[in-house]
Amino acid sequence: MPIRLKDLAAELNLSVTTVSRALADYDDVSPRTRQRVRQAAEAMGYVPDITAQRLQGQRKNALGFIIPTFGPRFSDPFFSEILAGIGNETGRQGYDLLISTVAPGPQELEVYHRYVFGRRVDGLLAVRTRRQDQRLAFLIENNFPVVAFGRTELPLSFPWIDVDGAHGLHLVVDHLVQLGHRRIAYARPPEELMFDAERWRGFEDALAHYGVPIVADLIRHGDLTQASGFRLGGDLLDLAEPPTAVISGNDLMALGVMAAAQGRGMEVGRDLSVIGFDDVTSSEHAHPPLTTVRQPIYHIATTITDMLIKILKDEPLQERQRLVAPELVLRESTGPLL
Amino acid sequence: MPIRLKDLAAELNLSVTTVSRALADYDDVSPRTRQRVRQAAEAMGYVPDITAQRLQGQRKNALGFIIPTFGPRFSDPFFSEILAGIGNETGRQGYDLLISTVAPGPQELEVYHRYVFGRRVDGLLAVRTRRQDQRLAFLIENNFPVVAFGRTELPLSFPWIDVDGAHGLHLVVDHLVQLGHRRIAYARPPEELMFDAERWRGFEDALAHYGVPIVADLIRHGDLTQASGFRLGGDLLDLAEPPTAVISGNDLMALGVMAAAQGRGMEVGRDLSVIGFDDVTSSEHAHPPLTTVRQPIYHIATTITDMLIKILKDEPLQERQRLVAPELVLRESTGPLL
DNA sequence: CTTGACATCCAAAACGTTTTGGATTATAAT
DNA sequence: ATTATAATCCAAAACGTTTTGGATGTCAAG
Repeated sequence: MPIRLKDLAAELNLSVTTVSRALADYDDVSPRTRQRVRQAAEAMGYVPDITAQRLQGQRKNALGFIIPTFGPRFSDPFFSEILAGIGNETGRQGYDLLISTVAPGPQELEVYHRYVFGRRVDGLLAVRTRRQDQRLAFLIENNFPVVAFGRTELPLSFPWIDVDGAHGLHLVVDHLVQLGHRRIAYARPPEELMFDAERWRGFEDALAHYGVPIVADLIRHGDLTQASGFRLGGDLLDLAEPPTAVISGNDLMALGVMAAAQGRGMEVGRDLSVIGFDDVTSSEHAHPPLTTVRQPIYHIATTITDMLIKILKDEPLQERQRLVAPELVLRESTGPLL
Repeated sequence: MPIRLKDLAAELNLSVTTVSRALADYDDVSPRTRQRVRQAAEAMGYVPDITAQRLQGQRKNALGFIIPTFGPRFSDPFFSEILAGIGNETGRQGYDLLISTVAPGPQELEVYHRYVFGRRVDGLLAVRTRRQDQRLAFLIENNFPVVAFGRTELPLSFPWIDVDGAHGLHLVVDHLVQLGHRRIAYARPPEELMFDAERWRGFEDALAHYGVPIVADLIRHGDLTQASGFRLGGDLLDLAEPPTAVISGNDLMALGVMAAAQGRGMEVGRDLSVIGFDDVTSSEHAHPPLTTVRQPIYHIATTITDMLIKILKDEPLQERQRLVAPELVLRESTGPLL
């Protein structure tokens, strides 16, 4: 049986009130008593019952993160990094982290509903925002604290951090065009995702700037898995007029595209240029090492977590919304057009 | 302001007790009343306050999973699959899932302490068990419900599922020896992990069975990251007498080994055989597709979750401990010795 | 010796549920 | 008309904290 406040109180011949206040460092308890209470609490191994604390106060001291998983097995290093960032930061600041995994769709909103109305957490983190993001609409409509990695097309005001995808695609196209490529394929992210919109804008702009035509056949949507990249890459390479360079929605798809090319006997970086997005940890030690656009995923994850906690504590934010510029990481999967 | 039971009661001219019991389907409330209560609850959007429910009952209806992350950024598809399994199963059964990320070590035990004595969850899931697993020792000593993926060397009795690593390495060695390999390197998992012990036993047995010597120089410990595989692979291949086959502690390391070999101009599957362990989703679409030992990670994750929930509900378990046989998946990263 | 001013302590209420142990009313059996 | 029985309802306690609003005692100033 765990130790309760009243056990401590009985042991020390004090009231529950005084014990509680002693532990909370109120100044209406004498130093001597405070000391005695502290020692007894330590000795008897007292740990407050968090549930009771939560019922009493308004705070749950807990954050929620609902992972949009596509399919039962998901294996996306993007989420691993996000989770590590959120997990470490919540832990560091003494918050609990509540997780759910659910596929996008109507069921997903039910989970948000449960979190919000079941008063399980003080705030939520959202990632992989969508053009029409019903999750954000729901949360904001209900005045529920949220910070997002990503924006949305809906006319909603909320705190976020996002990576400038348009800029990212400018960097990519600059690089490829400089290498001489003009038949550039783009294995796009799913079109419902907001970052697809931004990146597409950058892609169109950049190609227009160089006067390179967009070939409809070279533009496909994938689902951000390696399998999808592999399939799309194969399709593109089997075209009568295949591309000389492939841009991918993320590193995982890029890795799939590389495997497809290599499976056809091509040397990536020479016969085909492949470029990713994210710079997940495995990209550096792939073969060839992947040229990609780095977004500081881990850092963004810790930052949105910290922002959310600041909001919950009514502390001021330095910036409510921030667009960070990604960085092109040149490695060996891209090379000059032969 | 959310709706409370007492708001419903006031609206319906009933007592809080009756409303509560109506919603919980007790048979001492008339069908007519039950109906009225249900409708009102629906109409007014009543959602019970989970914190109050938790304080009242003993149950938290929540499970905990403390992810042992090595380094701030972790990116291990193994954990992604585990998490997907645990997340989906807890969600399916109406449980909450509480996550922490913490590096193995003394801090880690503090987190376990917080979970157990802070009464945040009803039970915990443990993975990547260690030979001397202090986490399990702590939990069992405190009679806290736990189900593990993996065993331990400590003399503790607890429910687990494990993959028969010794058998797995027998499969691997059989395969390689049949292909003619005798200089077999082994990029081992960290030695504190229990599954390293089991697999090593299988490795030694199998080599002895075929009369193949163990070359000390070809045996190294890695940390299960792709970077580690890359480094170890490079070291092994730069040896005066390099191996002709490399067994890896997991797929990620195997991918790193492949990249190291390819970076040295070798063709994996011909000049060097590489074999992994896990069969994570990306292994199939690597180049070459990775020969590996499949463990049903996702399925194991859902099963240990279900076992834990059964234990919490005092339902009988079919098996308290189960050893599952892994399966060799032949792909193209292994080939006959030239 | 009284009066404030402090310092120190505590009883009771509150948070929102569920459970306990009846109370009340209607119905059926004598 | 009683009395048992069943059906339906509810007041109060309980879960373990924190907060509110004093109560008590001590000491210095008047």
